[in-house]
Amino acid sequence: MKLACDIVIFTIRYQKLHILLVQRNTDPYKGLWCLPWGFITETESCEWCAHRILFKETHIYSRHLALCGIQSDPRRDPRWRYISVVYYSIISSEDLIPQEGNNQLRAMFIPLESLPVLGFDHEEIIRKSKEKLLQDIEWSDSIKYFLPKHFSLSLLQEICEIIYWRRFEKRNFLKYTKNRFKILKTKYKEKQVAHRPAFLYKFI
Amino acid sequence: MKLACDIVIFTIRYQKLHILLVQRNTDPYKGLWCLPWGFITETESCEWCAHRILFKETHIYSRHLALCGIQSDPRRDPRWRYISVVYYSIISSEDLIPQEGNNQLRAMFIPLESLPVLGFDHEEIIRKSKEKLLQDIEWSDSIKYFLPKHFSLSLLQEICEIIYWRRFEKRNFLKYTKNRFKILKTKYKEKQVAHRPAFLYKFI
DNA sequence: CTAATAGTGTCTCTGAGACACTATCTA
DNA sequence: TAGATAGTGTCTCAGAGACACTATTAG
Repeated sequence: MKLACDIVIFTIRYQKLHILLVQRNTDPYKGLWCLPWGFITETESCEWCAHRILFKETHIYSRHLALCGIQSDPRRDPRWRYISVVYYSIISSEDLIPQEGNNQLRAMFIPLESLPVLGFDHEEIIRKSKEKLLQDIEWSDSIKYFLPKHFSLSLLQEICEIIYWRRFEKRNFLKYTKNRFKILKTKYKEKQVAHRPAFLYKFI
Repeated sequence: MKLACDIVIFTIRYQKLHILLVQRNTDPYKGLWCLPWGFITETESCEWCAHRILFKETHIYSRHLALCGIQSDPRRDPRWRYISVVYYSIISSEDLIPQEGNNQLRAMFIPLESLPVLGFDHEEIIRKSKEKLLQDIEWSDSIKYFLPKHFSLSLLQEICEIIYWRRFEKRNFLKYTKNRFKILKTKYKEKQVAHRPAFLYKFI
C-alpha cells in the first residue's frame, strides 16, 4: 500500500480559472497530463508533504492549503494499491512559476474549461476540488489568496465574477463587499492606468 | 507506516449531543476511552473501512458518513507512525446500539460536554469533527440523520436547538423550516401523547 | 479634449425576528 | 375539566438587487 499526496493548484490567469498540471514522462499514462504529486515520507505529515510538493513544482510557499478528500478505491491505479490524500491550494496571479513556459513543458497552468484527457482518476479529483473551492470561498476569506496584497475593488469584483461565474452590479457589489470581507482601504492608488486610478485595498 | 480509520459517531440522547467511545483494553492508554477505529485493509476504500467499523461497533448501517480530516503528525502515536483518516457519522436517536449498557462497558455514548480524558489525539479529532458537523449541517439536509423517519416539527426544532445551542421562536422556526428543509407533511399524527398530537413530517 | 474606469444613493422586495391566542388531545 | 403542546398572522428591520450620473486620470 502506497500513500501519496496529490495537489490541485488553482490560480486565475487571463480572466479564467486555471490549474497546474504536469506531463508524465513514465508509464502508465506516459505523455498525459496529471496533477502534481509525491509520496508522503516517514517523517512528514500529509500537510507538510503537500507544501513540499507545491514548492517543488512552483517554487512558491503558498499561504493557503486545504484538505479536499482521499482517493482510495483499490483499483484506481493499474499497478499498485495507491491511496492519495488530495489537497488544493490557491495562488495569486502575481506568483510566477519558474518552470512555466520553458521548453520542457513539464509544468503548466491550463484553463479548467479546456482540460486535456488526464491520467488516473484525476478528472474526478479536479471536479471535487472545484466544488470544495467554491464552497470554501462562499464562507471564508480565502478568495484573498487569488489576489495580490494590494488590490482595487474592481479587481476583487472581477475575481468574484470569474469564480462565481456571474456578473455583479458595481454599487451593490461594493455594499456587499464591505460587509462580507475584512478589507481596509489603503492610501495607495493604482499607477500607470489610462483612466481615473482606483484606491487599493488590503485584507486585514 | 500504518493507515487506520477513526470515526466520530454523533447522536442525540436526553437532549444532548453524544459521541460513541470505546474503552481500550491494551496499552498504551489502557483503560482510557477512545474513538472507534480500525485498519484500512488492502481491498477496501477508506470510506468502506469507516462503514465496516461503524457496523462492527454499532450494528447499524448508517446512511451518513463524511470525511473530516487526516491526522498524520509523525509523533501522534508513541509506538509507530500512524496515519488516521477521520470520518464522522450521524445516527438517529432511534437507532439502538446492542453493546450499549452491557456489563463489559466496551462501547458507550457519552455527552460531548462531559467527555473523560481521552487517549492519543482524540480530543483534537473530536473538536474538529464537531466544527465540521456544525458547518455541514448549516448548508445541507444532514440534520435529518439525527431524526427518525417521521417526526414532528417540535422534534425538529428541539434537535436544531440542541445542535445550534440556542432557542427558536416557534412561528419563526416554522417559516424558516419550510424554506430551509425539503420536508413534507404526512397524514400521520403522534400517538399516545398527553396533549394535542402533532402532524408528522418526513424528508423528501 | 477624449477615452476609460472610479466612485456614489435611493427605492423596492424578501427573509428573519418579536410577539399571543385558540385548538385538540390524554388522563 | 385541567394540563400540555399544536398550530397560526402581522409588523418591523436589515440585507440584496435594480438603476444613472459625476469625477479623475493618461495620452
